[in-house]
Amino acid sequence: NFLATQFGTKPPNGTRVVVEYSSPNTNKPLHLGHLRNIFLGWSVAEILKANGYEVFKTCVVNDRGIHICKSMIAWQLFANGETPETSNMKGDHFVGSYYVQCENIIREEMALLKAKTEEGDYGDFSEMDKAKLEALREMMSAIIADNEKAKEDLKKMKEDYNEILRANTPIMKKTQQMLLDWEAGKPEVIELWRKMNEWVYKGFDITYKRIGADFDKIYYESDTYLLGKKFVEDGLNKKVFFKKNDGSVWIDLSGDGLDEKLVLRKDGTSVYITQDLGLADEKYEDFKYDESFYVIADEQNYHMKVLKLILEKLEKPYEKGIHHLTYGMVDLPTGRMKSREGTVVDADDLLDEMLTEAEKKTKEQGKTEGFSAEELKELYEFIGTGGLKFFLLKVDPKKRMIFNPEESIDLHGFTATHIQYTHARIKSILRKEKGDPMSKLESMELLPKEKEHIILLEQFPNILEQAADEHNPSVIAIYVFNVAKSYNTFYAEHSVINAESTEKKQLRLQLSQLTANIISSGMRLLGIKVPERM
RNA sequence: GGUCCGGUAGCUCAGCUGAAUAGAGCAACAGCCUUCUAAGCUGUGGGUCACAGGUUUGAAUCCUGUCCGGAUCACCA
Repeated sequence: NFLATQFGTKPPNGTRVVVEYSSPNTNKPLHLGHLRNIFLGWSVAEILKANGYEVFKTCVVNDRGIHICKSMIAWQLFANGETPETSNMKGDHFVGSYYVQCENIIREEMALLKAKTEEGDYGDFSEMDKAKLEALREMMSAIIADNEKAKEDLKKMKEDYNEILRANTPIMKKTQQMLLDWEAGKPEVIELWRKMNEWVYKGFDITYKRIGADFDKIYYESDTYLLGKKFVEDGLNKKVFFKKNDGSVWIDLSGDGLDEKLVLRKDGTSVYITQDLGLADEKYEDFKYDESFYVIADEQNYHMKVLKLILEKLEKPYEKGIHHLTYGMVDLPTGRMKSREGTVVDADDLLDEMLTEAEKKTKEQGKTEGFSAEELKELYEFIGTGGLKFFLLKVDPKKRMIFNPEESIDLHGFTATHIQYTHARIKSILRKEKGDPMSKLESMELLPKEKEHIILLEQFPNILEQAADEHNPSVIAIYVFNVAKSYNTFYAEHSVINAESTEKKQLRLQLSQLTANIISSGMRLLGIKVPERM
């Protein structure tokens, strides 16, 4: 009887949900970390949809600030009018290369400054920075690093020292000035900023399209970064915020086990948290959501906690619906990815590699006779991109994960390819046996393997619900893999087409059909397509 | 130092709303294609579930402590 059951969705309950994901900076291309974020956010949104929620996907683009100014300055200094077109580069990579160039120069200039300061030459340093550096140097030389505590202190002092040097490099000063000019609306700066961001958006769009990311609304930080200021007034009126003597505005969260937190600088400009407050309000106005998910890495757990606390204290009605969908960072076998050190894995490069590998392995298999060039291209895409998505989605999002390039490219075992292959095999059977696989069957004696598989298939609706409740695509990934495995075991032991009787054949055709349906809908929720043939 | 997260097979991970011999994939080894696609299937070896206490008829799972690893505690975003 259950064979006729429609799988997939609960009736809509009308809950409006916003899922915010991706959130790139415009100074550099997307990388592996973004991919985990994007796949996760997209998938959670689709899972919620499948459970009857009304879902809107949003993205906040961090398009202003010191980071993009770095790209702009380097472009002004070195590009000689070069563009992505003239250099034949993808826009985001093009702009990213200037960011890297700027960072390199900062490093060079820091080394020069360091040498100078060590000889007592403080050039253009402010009196304050000069005093700080001298104090740090004195403390550092006084430390004899023979115990752990001292070593830690020393490390921190070195970092502080470097930060001051960094801020005093000539190119950083230019960058700072450019940010001020941008905020003042200086036309030529704004024009350059627009131009470079456009290049980046074009680049992003190519990548988004490739991986199937889509958004109902994109917010630009340049439009929203001032919105939070009205919160400051509101907070002061409600006595939730307080003003210090220097004019800066704070909130005291010590009652909640946290510290004091700045919400407005003494010069009246807003900080990250202020911007997020404004954006929360804006998003609520736009969507009147019941729930709003922020897909953000776990390094921002503290920030999100503070954000929710402030909204609660300001008695925002939508605060209860805000959830931080936290996920662990992606590490490489060699350690953490750091963009300043150039150890990030570029998203486009990685996708290309996956595709090449898919093509290579498919050719080795030699099963693609009769495929058109178009079909082959699509198949490589399914296997390559799908493999990467599966690799990143199969583990619990909350957990930090290690990205091993060799394992990610593997096509055996707990992988998308294994599941896609199972689907293709089923479809091959169903092409041969048309019939009426969904006709009702008399009850019959079931083999243990048949029974086992049916029980597994019946769990699909519960799995969908569980995945939505936990906001966890890995629940689906694991389940779909188990379904494929269970089918393969069955497949190896019993024939569908040459079944013992016509009834058995009907049953097995139906089971096959259902298995294929569950595999393809499950995989669809992960953003992974399954081929008819492979 | 405070807070939070993690520690399960050689490696990557499930299991963690308590239940019987702790699972999967990879890697290793041994088998299975004249029969629906072998990108598959079957089997073997491999675990003091970080450690120590506690609660319980029963703990990888809950509680406490210790050790190890990571994140965070910015007038950066």
